[in-house]
Amino acid sequence: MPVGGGAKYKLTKETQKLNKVIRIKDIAEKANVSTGTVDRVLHNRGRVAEDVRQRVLQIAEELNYKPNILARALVNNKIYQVAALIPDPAFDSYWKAPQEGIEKAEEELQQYGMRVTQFCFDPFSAESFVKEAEKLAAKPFDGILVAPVFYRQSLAHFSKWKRQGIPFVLFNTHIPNYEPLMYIGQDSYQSGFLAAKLLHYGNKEKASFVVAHIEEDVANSSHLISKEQGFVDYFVTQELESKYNVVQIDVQSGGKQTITQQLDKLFKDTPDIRGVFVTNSKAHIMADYLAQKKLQQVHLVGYDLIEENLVHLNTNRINFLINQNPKGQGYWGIQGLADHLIFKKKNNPIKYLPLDIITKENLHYYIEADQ
Amino acid sequence: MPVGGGAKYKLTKETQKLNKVIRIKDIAEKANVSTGTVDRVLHNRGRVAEDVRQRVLQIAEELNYKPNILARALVNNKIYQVAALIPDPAFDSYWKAPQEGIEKAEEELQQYGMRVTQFCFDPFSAESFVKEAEKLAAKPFDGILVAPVFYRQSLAHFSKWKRQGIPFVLFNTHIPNYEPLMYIGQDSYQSGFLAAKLLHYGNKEKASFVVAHIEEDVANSSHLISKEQGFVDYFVTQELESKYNVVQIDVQSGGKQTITQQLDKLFKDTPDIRGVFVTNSKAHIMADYLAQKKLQQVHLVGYDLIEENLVHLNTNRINFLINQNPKGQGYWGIQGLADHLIFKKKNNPIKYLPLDIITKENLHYYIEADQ
DNA sequence: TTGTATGCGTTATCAC
DNA sequence: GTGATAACGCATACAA
Repeated sequence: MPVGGGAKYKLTKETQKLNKVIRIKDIAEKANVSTGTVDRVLHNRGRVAEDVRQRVLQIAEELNYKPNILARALVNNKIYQVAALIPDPAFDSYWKAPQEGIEKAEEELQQYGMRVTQFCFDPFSAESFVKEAEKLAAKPFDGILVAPVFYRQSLAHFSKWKRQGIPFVLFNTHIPNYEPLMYIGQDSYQSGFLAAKLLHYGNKEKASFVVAHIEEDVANSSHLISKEQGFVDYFVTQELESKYNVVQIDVQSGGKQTITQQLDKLFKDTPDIRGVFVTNSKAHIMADYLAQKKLQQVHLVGYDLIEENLVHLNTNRINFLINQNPKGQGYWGIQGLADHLIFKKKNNPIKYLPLDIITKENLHYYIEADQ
Repeated sequence: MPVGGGAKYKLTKETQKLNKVIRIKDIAEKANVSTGTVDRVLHNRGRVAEDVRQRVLQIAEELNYKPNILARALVNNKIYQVAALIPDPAFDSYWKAPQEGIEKAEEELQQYGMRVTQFCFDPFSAESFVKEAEKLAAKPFDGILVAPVFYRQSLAHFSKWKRQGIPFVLFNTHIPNYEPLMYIGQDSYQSGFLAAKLLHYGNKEKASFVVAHIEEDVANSSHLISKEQGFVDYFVTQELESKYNVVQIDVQSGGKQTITQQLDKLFKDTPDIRGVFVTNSKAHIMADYLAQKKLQQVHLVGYDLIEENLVHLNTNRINFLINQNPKGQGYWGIQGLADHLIFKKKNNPIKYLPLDIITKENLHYYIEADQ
């Protein structure tokens, strides 16, 4: 047992100065002015003598004044109308989670005057996106949260919002160069890199790995390309290109061949496949195929905790799902707007949520988590 | 492209009723009483006629009244003194994270009158724990957050706090039967189970796996036993006992043999070791050994994102670290006390934080994350 | 330029 | 039993 024990009694900074929270009134008294004057100084409203201004600022600094956000929010009982332009979960259940996050944030922030109107579009129809975006434009919103899944169609709206001075937050899909208030979300490249690591860790012998894009318009989804790039680059940076062969495939239903036929060809052409990386939430389709063909030695990594995938995760047909807290994306998106509109505090303009690795054994913490 | 598009315009429940947040005053008017009366009804302060009481309650229910916590916290400018009884990070850097979480929560809640006093004890000395606990007892705290790493010594204090009516929150180590306000933390058993899955996934051939307790008093740490049990049970439930052999070892420095000697013996006695699970944050010690002996085929899973481990994670000597958001544990512990003391809202009495799987490729999201 | 008064929703005190 | 009313800290309209 160490001698001394090192017992320590520690007060954190904030509590050291006698527990007194300083208010505008305190600054006013110390500066021999009224609270009104202090207020004008702190808010740069002008109409105040320069020497007084200096004095007040100095004292505020000295006393480490921090406005009471409760009182501020209480007095400012303005209603903030915010729009959420998001894919309709009815078309793709992945979008249920962000919607829940948005609604959770709204519930918490309702007290502070936050109101959210959802505009849900069909994620497979750019037309639908445009229609909802135009519907949104009819009302003067104070802020916008948007999942800009249609690259081209989004740009015009970004410019318009910029012009109108409406702050907007992007999530899920990053579109640079338009300076949104914030971007929240996926780091697609890195998640592909991670997927490669997981397959590599699970298979040390020479083999082929597949990057599969399933039922998706790859050309119009830059994040799928990023994921693939990350996956490929993992093997390059580790100097493993000679040992592992990466095969790319783009699987679509509704063409000449069924999905099964397309996959049959893949596995026939490349017999040493030991792992598959599905770049969207459709890993369950691959899992169905692998189960049917009894390809038990093939590992499978995919995305998103949707019901169809969880079944296979629990039976070990999917080994890992990568999850980037979609509920949190909606939640923090609205919170970001609130921080800007209501609490007037700055946020980091870019917030990547952790890339969670989900397997059967730690799944339940992520689906039960209330955040 | 699907026909129809399914465009949808949706207002969430809260906003449907015309944006009017109802206040005590609204209830009062509708019930033809004063706000004082409504207040007495809602807080069960008595001194109110039964029929009036019923009427007010009914109306409050009808209008779905929700108190404005801002106004409540503003008027109630009481200072809440809370104590945090935690291990001193100086002795074990693992405890830096919970401390940071505590301090982050304190900072956020300072506005609401929260004050936290830390009592830091030496995690290797039960004496030190007792001494700090007694020091704490000298002041009348409104709530306590404690990491009860010493089982026996904790019990007496729990009883005392119960008797005194001081709410206390446990984190990190679960001690049942004392009805804390809340327990936050680790699910030790499940994390051992998860560790087994990770080693199993990484090695499909017949082999031995090691459960290593390093520099720890196993007898007095029930959570280490739980971790080991979870690890062993993984192979049992999968009916893999015949394929994988689990070896247990308890490594201590300061005895007759050096750590290196103890491990040399282990690897000599069991030549087919392909994975090691270290049950505490000391995986780096094992990593040093494996590196030194060039045992590159041995996978390593451990706990906690401390600096010593991260070095090895980045060089792939440690394959995975399991992390149960230690910063979050401190943070939510204080938040839980605040919810009880300040906001008067109930929490779930048990909160398991997700078992995060950390590897080199997703590490940085977890160490940069501000939560 | 500066100061004063009022109100946000809730709680608590006090007089009736 | 009940109803006014002051106070919390901040913002702001308006008076000086």
